[in-house]
Amino acid sequence: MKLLAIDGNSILNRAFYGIKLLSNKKGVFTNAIFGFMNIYMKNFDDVRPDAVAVAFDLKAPTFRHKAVDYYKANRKGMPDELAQQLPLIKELLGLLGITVIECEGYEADDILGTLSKLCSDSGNECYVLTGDRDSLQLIDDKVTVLLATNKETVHYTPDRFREDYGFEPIRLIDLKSLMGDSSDNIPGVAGIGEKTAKALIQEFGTLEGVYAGYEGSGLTKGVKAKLAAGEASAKESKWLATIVRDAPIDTDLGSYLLREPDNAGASRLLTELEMYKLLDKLGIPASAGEAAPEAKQEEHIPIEVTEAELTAGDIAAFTDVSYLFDGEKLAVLSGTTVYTSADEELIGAFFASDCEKITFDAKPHYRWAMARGGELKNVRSDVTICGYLLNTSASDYAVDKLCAEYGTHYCSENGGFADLVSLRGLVGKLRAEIEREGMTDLLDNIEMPLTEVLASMEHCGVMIDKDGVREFGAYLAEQIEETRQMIYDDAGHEFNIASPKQLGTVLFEELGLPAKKKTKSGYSTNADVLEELRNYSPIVDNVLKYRQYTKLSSTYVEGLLDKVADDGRIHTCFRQTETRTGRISSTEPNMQNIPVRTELGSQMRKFFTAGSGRTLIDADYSQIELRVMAHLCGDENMIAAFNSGEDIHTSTAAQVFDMPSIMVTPEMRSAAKAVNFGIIYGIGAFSLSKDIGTSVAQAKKYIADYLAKYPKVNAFMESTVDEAMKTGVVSTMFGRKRRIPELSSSNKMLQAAGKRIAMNTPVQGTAADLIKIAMINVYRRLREEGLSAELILQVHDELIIESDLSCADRAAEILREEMMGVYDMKVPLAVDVNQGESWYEAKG
DNA sequence: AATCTCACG
DNA sequence: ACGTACGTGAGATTA
Repeated sequence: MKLLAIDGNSILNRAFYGIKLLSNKKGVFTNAIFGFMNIYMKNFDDVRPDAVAVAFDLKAPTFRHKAVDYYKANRKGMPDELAQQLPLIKELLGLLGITVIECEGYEADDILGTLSKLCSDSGNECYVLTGDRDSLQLIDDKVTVLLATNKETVHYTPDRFREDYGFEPIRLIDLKSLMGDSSDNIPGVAGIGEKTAKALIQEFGTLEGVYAGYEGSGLTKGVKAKLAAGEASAKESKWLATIVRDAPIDTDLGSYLLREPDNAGASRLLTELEMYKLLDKLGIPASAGEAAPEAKQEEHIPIEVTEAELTAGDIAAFTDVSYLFDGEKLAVLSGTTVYTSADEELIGAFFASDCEKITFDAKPHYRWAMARGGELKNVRSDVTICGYLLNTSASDYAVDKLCAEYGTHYCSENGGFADLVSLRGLVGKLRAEIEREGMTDLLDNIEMPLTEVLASMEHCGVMIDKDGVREFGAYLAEQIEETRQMIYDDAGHEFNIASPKQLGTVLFEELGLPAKKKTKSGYSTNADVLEELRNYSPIVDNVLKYRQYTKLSSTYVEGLLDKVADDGRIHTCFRQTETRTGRISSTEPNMQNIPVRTELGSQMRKFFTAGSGRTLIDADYSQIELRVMAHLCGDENMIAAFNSGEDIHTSTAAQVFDMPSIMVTPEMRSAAKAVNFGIIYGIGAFSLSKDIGTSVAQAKKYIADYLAKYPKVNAFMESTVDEAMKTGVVSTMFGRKRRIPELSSSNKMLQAAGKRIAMNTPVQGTAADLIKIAMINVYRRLREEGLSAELILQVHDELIIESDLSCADRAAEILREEMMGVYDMKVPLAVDVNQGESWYEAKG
């Protein structure tokens, strides 16, 4: 028989610190459980054991032996985020039929020591899974230790151990008694580290051997003296380093055999923890509604689906249906019948019909209809969008997950139509939840109508001058070659400049430049660092240039050319359920990060053009986030500053430095601008000082002065954070919500980050709400007035229309009106509008 | 797959 | 003592 014995604490710890903090929507942390189960399943598959035991520490209420107190003294108590997860993992293991062993007064590794000895003595195989090297002393012919590291799990057999250490596994105890272990509070011999200790054990075999023979040996004087001084400590350490192998636990190995799992229970727990992938991996059917206490029996009534071929007559009769469409086949659920069709004409007719539709991800369907000159009408609810509004942080919004999460039955018994049949129950739950959270208006009047606008923008796309881009690419290629050669000359040899590792070696070791920052794996070579090193060597400047050229070449020239469609246009994908704040994002390609900040980069925009006889109209909000802040906090000074029409950064500088605007220098304005940004991001003196190149103390003063001049900004941020700490949630003006689990972290850094998120999200999110509303209104008006002008791009605070020249002025007027007038705010929403043949020109 | 770097608002 | 601003997406290297 094979036994897999696991050090629960060790593996859980490793998982906790190895994986970023995750939590379910109730704020229960789950990262350690997630990581534990991943490590467990991987090793279970490797070992295929008959029996499994997971051991956990159980602190003695009284004492185990004298050593306990100072043995444990140095270990910090585990953070609350991890402690929370302990009972849950134990419960989960129990439900999965895995034995959990705890033994009063004993540590997990003592239990493993005992179990492995039981196996060894009875001729059974034992695999000890742990992250703790101490346990390597348990290795013998029957006992393999699976040492889990951050990357992989190493299988330690006696051979493997001898290879690494050069002596028998059991001698690890002797090794540790010499070198000590600060994490376990084993003192060892002062001054003897890993290397010396290893050599000693390799030479003398055991601790006793060392002390019997060291005096007459050829060791250095220093080592001899250290050994002499540390003899008592070493002997005491040996006792501490030895893992107990006779803990009072059940000695019948048969009782650790895997039991029949409680699938329903495991399913309930995993659903509660929102660990759907694990559920899937374990092969447990995602239990539906049982998870949510309010789930009622009625939702479990299975729908007996019958199937029929879709006809034109059916479409006319539909009133309220859910449907799925994969681009070829359509499946519509009406009553208890699923109508299917692959007939484009019928599908088009269905899309254009007035019946109210429930969808899962409607945007591609709008695209499909638009590509055929048709339309998709009356999409009432989209479950992807609903899921997003209820939790902007999810990684995806799959139907089965949503069902599990919102407690409706996932109709898996309906074969190929499981998702479809599930939509009906699901959408009711989602809408009820959205209503309860006050987001119905946001859903029906912003997000749902927006989907069609985004589809239309994608459908239109933006014209790109391919030849122009290629020419620019050729120029860049020349520059890259030239710069590359200069870098090689400066370095004295060739290397991969794109490799931060190699570049770091060249700059900081070979050329001896002063290394400033470090990353996890080496020297930091980012632009900030290089900027400071410019004066040391011309290579720095060339690296910066090289980076700029290669970035433009690979991401923009090559990247964009790859994405040009047959119509000579780029059709980006605007993603509506991606960001945690409510912004839209853009992919394949990303059209929201086309260069503009540098002269060379901005040339790219000359290649985005209007079609012939057409023009681009570009409009962007000026400082919309600061204006949103002014509105939200209602600070009279800030509102007055915006109403004056003066440049806001100058005006801020005048306030903070307490002087008339006319006296404000460019440096002062620039500092004020940085503070304004800081305010929106959730201010920090350190970063501000770095940004504007002053002392932290000076930055602190700027912030203090700012908040003194704008007291309501301060009050607003404080109350926002207070409220967020209480509820764990922040919201925008239009009711969009974001949960912030970081706020309940006991890690101060994480909690501070949570607070900054709490301050920023209402501002960024409200700005996102506003431009979304403007987009819907612009889209409608362009259509109502029958203009040959279409919205084609959105870049967070900027909208771009491509218009026939004949109606461009009218389109520009509409754009300005709808953006400025989108909502009645306490400050005007200033909009800057320009026209041109290319994006470069239209940006003004 | 994770990390680093860098493009945008 | 430690690491430091909010929100994104993409390409190249490395493990």
